[in-house]
Amino acid sequence: MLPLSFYLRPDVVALARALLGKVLVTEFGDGRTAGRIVETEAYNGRLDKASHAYKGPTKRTDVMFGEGGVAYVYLCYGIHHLFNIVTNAGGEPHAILIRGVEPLEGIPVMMERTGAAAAGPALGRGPGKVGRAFGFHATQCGLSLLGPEICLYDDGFRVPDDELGISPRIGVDYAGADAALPYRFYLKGHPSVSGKPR
DNA sequence: ATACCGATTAACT
DNA sequence: GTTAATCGGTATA
Repeated sequence: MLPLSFYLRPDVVALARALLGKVLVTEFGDGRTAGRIVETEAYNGRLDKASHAYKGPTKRTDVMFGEGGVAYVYLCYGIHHLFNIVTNAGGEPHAILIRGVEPLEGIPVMMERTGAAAAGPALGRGPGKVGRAFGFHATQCGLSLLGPEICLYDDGFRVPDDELGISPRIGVDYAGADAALPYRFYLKGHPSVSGKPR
């Protein structure tokens, strides 16, 4: 399991890159699910207009201002529960959005949660679907990433340099100049990456 | 107390 | 390509 120290590094953008290829496991009592992270986005706290933490702490974003190594889950468009990893020690409210996960374990559970008719990489393609497939809910905001409900592993998988994709983030056009920052990381050509293939 | 809106998705035309 | 679904957070009064 990735140690707490992994989440306390100061460079949230490098950390978003480092999370690619790691294995995410959730166990919320209705089945264990696991998958490989193939798409992430970094949100750089107070310096980043696209971050929910840009204007300072609120009841919703408080968890980002505490110590890293916990989950930030919030409801988007009234429908989707998006899962983020909070990083850095208290102070800078950094977070990394998990946008794409390749299903590895508990695929029948994911199908039941999402209502999908078929198994496949689409189960974890897009942040809203990751939230559903892995059973995330806004009430889980603040849970530790060191277990038992949520944990992350390094199983030895490495992303080859020529399969690393970098781009601006998706859906943050309102953020002005910050919308153009190259803070999105993904595995080139992987079927569980959202958006059009590049 | 009330109005507006989003780190999305799926189902349309 | 366009749009409905759906609701808590945030801003404004």
